[in-house]
Amino acid sequence: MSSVQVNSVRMNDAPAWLSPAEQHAWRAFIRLHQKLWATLERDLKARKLSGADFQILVALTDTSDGRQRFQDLANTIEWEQSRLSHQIARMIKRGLVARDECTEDGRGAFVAITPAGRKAIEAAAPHHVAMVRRLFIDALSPDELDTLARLSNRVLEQLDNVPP
Amino acid sequence: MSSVQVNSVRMNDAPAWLSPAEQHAWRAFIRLHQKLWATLERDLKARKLSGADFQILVALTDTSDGRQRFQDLANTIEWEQSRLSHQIARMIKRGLVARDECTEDGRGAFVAITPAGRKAIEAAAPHHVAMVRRLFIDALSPDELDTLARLSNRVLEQLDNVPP
DNA sequence: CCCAACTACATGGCGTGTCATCTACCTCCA
DNA sequence: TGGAGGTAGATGACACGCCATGTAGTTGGG
Repeated sequence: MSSVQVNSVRMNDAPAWLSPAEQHAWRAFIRLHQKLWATLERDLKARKLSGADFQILVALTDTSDGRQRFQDLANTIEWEQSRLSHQIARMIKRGLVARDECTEDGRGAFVAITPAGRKAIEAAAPHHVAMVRRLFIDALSPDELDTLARLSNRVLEQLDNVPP
Repeated sequence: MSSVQVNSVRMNDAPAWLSPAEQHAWRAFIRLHQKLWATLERDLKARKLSGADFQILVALTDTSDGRQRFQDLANTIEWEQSRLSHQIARMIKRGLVARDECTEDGRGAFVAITPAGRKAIEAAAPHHVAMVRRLFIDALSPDELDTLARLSNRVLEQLDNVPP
């Protein structure tokens, strides 16, 4: 969490913090993501969509009929069910999506993109993609991009193996 | 924001989304950070501190007298002033920090770590550092860590140059 | 057929973050 | 010296995310 040296805390069996090189890498990685993400969020918000909205709308756009069951949608975008439920409730209020009851299963429901939702994502997506290019992709060569992907995936594997 | 292909949206002057390789790198980078951050947050919360608490307490611990002006603290950790104000208000309620009035400037105030705050950070920090090691540092070789830092800093520069 | 266990989604509470706005105080110059 | 304008921080409204819990509807074994 922190990007600052903890001087006053020590352990017995391991270095209390990180070596300068380790700390440098850790800080750079964290700062990069936070600034990048914040910039993209602000940019989207200026077009009246949050990152969360965007993700939902893209996922719905990617289905043939523009709708998906809550569970499936939650799995697609790797969200907790309650997070999705809250988010969809907010988006329904704003008319971006609608809730379709499910006839086969009385408990279930579909989330369906509305025409307004489609209009919103179509208005925001090109600019957003251009931003991702400008801020991230264009800063690195194809080789470097590959390297970054490889390293990221390596750490992701570590995460899957460790997480008690 | 999204990690899903936008099939139905096109631009005239640029690819509508990212090439497979670009998308792969972008997705991996985003997913890594989100999972890593979420894991660390959950781990800290189990010890009754949020990432935000942790960052504040570390920054205060790093000063000689355990206190700092709001502005200075905000600059140190790169937060907006109002975010800091809200956060400190919450931490005061929990007794982790205190507000010291500033005699030289009647508007200003210091945030000061309390004994309880010190106890909390000292209890949490070693475990947290160990987690950062386990989840992130140990997944990569020193060379790879350097590479990651270099690439991160490159993108950060791009961010500083572009942001309008 | 019936009810217990399970599933799908909703909801409330709380901590968090942003933006816009407010208040108190300070500075500096006419 | 007396405002005008700037600065330090607080606050209210709202969106977001997590956890725990609630409520329908469904299913399967007896």
